[in-house]
Amino acid sequence: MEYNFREIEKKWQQRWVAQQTYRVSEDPGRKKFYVLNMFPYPSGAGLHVGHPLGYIASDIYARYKRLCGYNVLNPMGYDAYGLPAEQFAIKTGQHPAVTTEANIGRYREQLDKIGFSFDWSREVRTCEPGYYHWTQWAFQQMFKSYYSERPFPSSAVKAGEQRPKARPIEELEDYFSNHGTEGLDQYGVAQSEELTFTAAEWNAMGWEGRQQTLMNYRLAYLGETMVNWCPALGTVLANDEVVNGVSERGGYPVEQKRMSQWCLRVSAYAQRLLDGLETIDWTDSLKETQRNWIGRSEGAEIVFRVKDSDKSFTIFTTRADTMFGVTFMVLAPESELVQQLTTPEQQAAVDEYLAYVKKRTERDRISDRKVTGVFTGSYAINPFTGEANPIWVAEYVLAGYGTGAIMAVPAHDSRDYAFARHFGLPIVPLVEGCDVSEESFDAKEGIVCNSPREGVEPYIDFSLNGLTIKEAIAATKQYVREHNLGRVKVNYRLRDAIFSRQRYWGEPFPVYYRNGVPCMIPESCLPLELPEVDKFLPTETGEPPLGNAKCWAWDTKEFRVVENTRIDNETVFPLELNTMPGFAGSSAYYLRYMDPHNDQALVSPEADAYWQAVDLYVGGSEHATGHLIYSRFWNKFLFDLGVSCKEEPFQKLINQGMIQGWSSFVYRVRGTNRFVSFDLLEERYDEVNKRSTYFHEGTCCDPVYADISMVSGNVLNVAKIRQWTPEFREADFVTNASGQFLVSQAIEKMSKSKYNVVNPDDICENYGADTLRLYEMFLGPIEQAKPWDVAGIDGSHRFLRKFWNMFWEKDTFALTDDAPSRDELKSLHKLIKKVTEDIEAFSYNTSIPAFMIATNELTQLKCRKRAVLEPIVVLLTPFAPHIAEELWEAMGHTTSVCDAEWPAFDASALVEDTMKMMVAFNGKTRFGIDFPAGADNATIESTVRAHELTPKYLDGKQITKVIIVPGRMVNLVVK
RNA sequence: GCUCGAAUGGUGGAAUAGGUAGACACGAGGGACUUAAAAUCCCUUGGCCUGAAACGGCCGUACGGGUUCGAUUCCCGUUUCGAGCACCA
Repeated sequence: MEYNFREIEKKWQQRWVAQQTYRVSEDPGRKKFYVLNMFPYPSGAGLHVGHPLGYIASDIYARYKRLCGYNVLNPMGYDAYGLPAEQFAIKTGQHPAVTTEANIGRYREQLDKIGFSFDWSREVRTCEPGYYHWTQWAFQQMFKSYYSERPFPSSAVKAGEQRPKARPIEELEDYFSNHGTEGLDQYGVAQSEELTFTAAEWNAMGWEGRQQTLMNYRLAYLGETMVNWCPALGTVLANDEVVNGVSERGGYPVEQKRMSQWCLRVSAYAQRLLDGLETIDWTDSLKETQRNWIGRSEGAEIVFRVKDSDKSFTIFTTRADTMFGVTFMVLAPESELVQQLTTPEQQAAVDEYLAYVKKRTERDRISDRKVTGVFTGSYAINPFTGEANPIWVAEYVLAGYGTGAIMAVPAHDSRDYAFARHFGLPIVPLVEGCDVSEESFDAKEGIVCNSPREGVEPYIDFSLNGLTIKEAIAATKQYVREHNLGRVKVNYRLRDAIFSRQRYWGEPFPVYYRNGVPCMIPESCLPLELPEVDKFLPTETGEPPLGNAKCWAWDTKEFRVVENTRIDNETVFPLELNTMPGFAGSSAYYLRYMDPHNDQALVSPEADAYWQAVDLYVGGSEHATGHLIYSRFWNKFLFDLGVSCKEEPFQKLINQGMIQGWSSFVYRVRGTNRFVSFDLLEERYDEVNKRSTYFHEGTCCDPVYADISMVSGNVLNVAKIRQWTPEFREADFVTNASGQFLVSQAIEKMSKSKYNVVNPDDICENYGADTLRLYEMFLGPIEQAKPWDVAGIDGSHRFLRKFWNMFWEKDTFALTDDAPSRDELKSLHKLIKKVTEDIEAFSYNTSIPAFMIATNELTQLKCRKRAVLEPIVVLLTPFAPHIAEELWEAMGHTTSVCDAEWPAFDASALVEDTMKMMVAFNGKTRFGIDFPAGADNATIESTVRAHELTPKYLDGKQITKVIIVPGRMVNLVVK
């Protein structure tokens, strides 16, 4: 009987749908397991072979867990809001909803062909009102919350609420009306900046003033901040969306701009985000990436008085030990202190410098690290030396980190060193024996000296000389604390997330403005639906695209969106025109899958209590500093609210490596429409750009992508490429001596724009989904990036055919009920052990060889025994579900193999009658001796000693020691 | 620059509480069946040496050391590649 995968796969895919094989529901009587893939953005290019890699890996695990008796949740959905659909809409006028819908349809069709065990009844789409209702809701809850280390004594506090967490903003309002900001610092309230006001001042502020003040504390707040503004995209971007000074999508320049934007106070959760990493099972590299991104650094804030002035300012340093080496101070150009401290004589120079800095983009700063700066004319008094240090302004100091001001210690900081050298400022070394004539000594090791300097009258009674750096840091911090010169402070690199985007295709904010003050639309009126617009571009007045919507104002009397025509009517207020960023919709989708159709809550307490958190999360590591941070933050917030019962949403995370594509290039002689075979080109190495360039008869040739389907091996199909685009139709192709046109190839990320996309549909068509599944897993470890190469796919397909043939005698399905032999049982249980261990460890690439070996062994034994083959079909089910179902049915089962039971491993099947142990002499010569199975050490030792060992091995020497490695090796130490 | 990870045949990759390195697959070579091709099956395949034969010898897991009876595995140093962060004070 032929293995007809096309028929088999079609049949079972239809049957799974008809019988709802993969539908799950909460069942408190059964133990649960939650498997999740990062849901895809449905792009126009469709699915490529890289997408299913993670889906297959998690599907194998989900099916395995189900066979082990777990109630497995394995959902799928779409991250449907996104920039590409919007840009396509701008170009073509096609509504993003229409293209997104079409793309989703295509994705679904492709996914269905691969045979996943998704419960599609739980599908979510981030762009549907029923879904973004809860994205908006969560945002409102953040708006209504502040964060503190501990609650105010007056707050009604439940048990377990003493910990750092988000709390209702009313508690803070209550505190302000009684105490103002006095004593606020002892509660560790997260804030944008430190404000000071009395209760009387608070009460006198009026509603607008109080609302403005509260923005300083809310977890979702409207803030004037420096943002990454991308003029080409017409929107702001979050830090993780900017790579090397250009936008992640499109690669457009990004500049710094001060704008009023919605922000999420992610920084409040920095410590918990860091601590949480210890409790979850992620790879070290991913945890490390997140630690870097959070960037915790312990240091001190120290106050410097300004000379001849009553002003003072605070700096942050991690090197408190270097107080005696400070020779100048530096302010960030954006710092408010700059204007205050600039003297009239220096005003012109400072203004000129600030104008220069403003002109420079983020990219300029990164690409040329010129040393620039200007003196303000003021001096600051060092509290440890009494010296007056000049205060400079320089762009190498960042406004957003620490206090935006530093003390410069050129001897022990390379940036300060470069600055001091450039402007001729003094350099004072503080470590015994260090040489700072050529470069700074940045290492935190050595013995402190010059603190204070010899022969200089000490300003205070304090010395660090003779201490190690570590001791000196601690001693200085203690002195600072005791003498009220500042405070010990922990800083984080992690910034608040900018949450506004000037786009159309995203979640609208459930916010309206009353006298310029943002107010929340009542929860009962959510979701606030995305309005229709006739243009997806910003309005003529520069407002975001939602400004084009005709009906877009909020009627507080009727609680509905009304036509935005009569703002002067006091019951009608304008709505927020920004939309939320991409990460908004993906931040809590795993919770929504638990209870996707609930219109009363994000997730019901019952569903959440049952599914808890994602047990296994599979996705790419490119989300390490984006989605995986935001999602953890979002979940911690919902945990504080009591909505999510687990603090960490993803218990175990596997990063699937990217599958890369082979890109092909043809070379065009510059300025012509003439293409030359790659082997006829002359290679020259370009030292400046560090890459090869190619020349033909002295003219430079430029690489042009050729679609992978037009190339076999490295030979181009010229006839085919002529039909591809007009530019090739008329082109002149210069072939080599054997008449072939060769291309050059490179391994790159698989992408539509690189024309190297391999589509899984073709593989399914030619080899079947089961072969695709096996082959993708066989390619190598899941975590590793690897180029797609179909060369080995025949091997996987051949295995499935051999497997199929084990069950057939010509055209009859021939299974016997005979008792299995010892050898057959051994093959079976070896396989059970290996496959079970491999799946648990996610090393599927090694269990496929195990299947091949077992199949070969059993084929050689001509085994057609039900007792052996039936369990093997179950073992294969996670990997190749279609063929497993077909064989399972042929065996006479009426239920799906998905409801079978994972075979139990019987160790006794692997026990040998004898065990062979190697004998080593001083680790050199070896031979094997057979012992009875289970022999004890004494028996082994006496058997070895009794063995004929002379003269070949002992040669008159004595055995001084016998080392027995159980089951493996007997070591004889001989002298 | 800092942090983390990796390096094994022609290729993808197996093998770690330290115990016969190269499983399995691809590719390559040879053979069987066939008029032929496809398909299928069998043999060989890290390098070198000895030999009629191999259940013979030597060298081999990036490089140099170390620990050990024994190291792909553990430790130290070097090189190369990859990833993350990068004026974060």
